[in-house]
Amino acid sequence: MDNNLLTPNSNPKSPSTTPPRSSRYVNGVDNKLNYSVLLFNRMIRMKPLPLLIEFHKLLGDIVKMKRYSTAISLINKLLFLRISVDSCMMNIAINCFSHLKRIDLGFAVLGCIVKCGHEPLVSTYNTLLKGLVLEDRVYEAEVLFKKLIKERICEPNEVTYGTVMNGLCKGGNTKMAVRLLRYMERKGCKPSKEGYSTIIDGLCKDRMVDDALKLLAEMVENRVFPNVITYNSLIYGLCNLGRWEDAKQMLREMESRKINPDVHTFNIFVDAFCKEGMVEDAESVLRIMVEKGEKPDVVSYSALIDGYCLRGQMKEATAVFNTMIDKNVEPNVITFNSLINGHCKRSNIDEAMRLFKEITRKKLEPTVSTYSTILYGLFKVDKALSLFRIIINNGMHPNVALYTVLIDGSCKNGKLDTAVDLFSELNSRGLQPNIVTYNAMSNGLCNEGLIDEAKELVVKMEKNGVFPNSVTYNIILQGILRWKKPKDALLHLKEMEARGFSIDASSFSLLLHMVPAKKLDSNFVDLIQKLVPKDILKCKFRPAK
DNA sequence: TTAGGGTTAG
Repeated sequence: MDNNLLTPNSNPKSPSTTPPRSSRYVNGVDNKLNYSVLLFNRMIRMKPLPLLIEFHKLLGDIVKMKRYSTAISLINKLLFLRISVDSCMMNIAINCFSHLKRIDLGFAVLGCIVKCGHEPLVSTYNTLLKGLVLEDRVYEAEVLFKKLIKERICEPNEVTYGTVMNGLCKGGNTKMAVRLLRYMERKGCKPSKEGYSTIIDGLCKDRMVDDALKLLAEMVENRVFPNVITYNSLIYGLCNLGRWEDAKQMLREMESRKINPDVHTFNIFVDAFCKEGMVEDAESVLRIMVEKGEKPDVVSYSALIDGYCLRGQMKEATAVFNTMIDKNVEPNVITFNSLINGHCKRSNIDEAMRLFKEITRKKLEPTVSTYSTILYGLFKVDKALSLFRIIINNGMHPNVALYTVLIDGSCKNGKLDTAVDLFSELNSRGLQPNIVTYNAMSNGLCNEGLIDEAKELVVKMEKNGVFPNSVTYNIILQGILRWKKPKDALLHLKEMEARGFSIDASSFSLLLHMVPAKKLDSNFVDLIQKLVPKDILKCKFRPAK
């Protein structure tokens, strides 16, 4: 194949055999990687050359270590040496590009495969579909999938269906994923445990755990057996609904099927307990985990730290942080975000700032969450805007997200004027406010009773091509409920119905508090029933037995 | 076990 195939040069961090990490991190994976690369270099010098399958195995190992750039550079080497490369090797390359979020280069490889007169395999398309899903380009994945079927390019297999179903679930369209599952069954393609698990996971994330449990029963009936991943999704869904007994029942079911819980299983419990404020229970799970021979990882410790931070117990949170360092578990940016959040909530800005600097010192990337947490913290001591000005003076170009945090923070701290100034400043910098920015601004206006101004802003945003979403409508609804007459709320609810938006939990609770019962005529009740999602009604009005 | 699909944390 063409030896220029995999020399894109478009990846500025050019593929190298050394991982892009500092030398402090020399660990088992790096040693293994160095050994693999050494072996590879020996293999290409052997005469006769080892079978291609040996190269596949070696590259497969490197992919498992997630060193995608290294794998690509090694395939490049083969091409450069004119060692013939097959479709399987090209699939490995496409897979690596997918993980590097460069599916465009993956498609370039497909082009080369075709140009060289090779037939792309169904697995090639599966890998490309996965790449699109990984980049959140689910719609394009759907288009490609339909094209494969319509133009009979290849016969989709259970992996193809599984990949597309996963994309649909990730894109929030679990219903469509279920329909695809039924479609593949009709076509005589038996779903695998991965396929069922994908849908079960989607249903659990949508809080439709009972449907997920039905699907579990169905897969077993079809003699497809769940594994630890299937159960992890179900346990997550059940814990998320506070159905602890059912979650425990799942553990018992796993035991009877001889499926061992893994580090994920324990982490789901640790996290769920922490979110409920039951940090002591989470600590017990951690102990059980160790007893069972599973090593707590960065997720386990971070969840625990977050639990303590949420309760304002910074001493305990710091103790857990020190434990993880002692155990050689590297904290990540999420760990730091929790600690920063905890310190900000307790107005310990100096400590929050110290940790913020620690993130960059550790060569980690702060996330939008990091910035917003720090800025919200700084709002309390009135330092946010001055920090923002320092950031700009240092030559950093602020983006819309940063402005949005400041606008939201200003509004929530009673500084509507500052928010309005910042909002106009966006324009002068050539930045376009997005839906989140508009919503933050509308919320600020509504909180000050400026409902009509908020409505005008909605008209303006639509003119600018940013369309109000369910959050916008709920913000305005809450404003009306607080400041206007029930009659106005009724009109607004009718508009929400016409636009297909529903009432969220906090608006609903406000609605019940603000509208006197006698005003709740049948018009109101009908609308509310239509607009409130069923799970909210269920939890608020569980009928007495 | 020669490539390709599914799970957890702010």
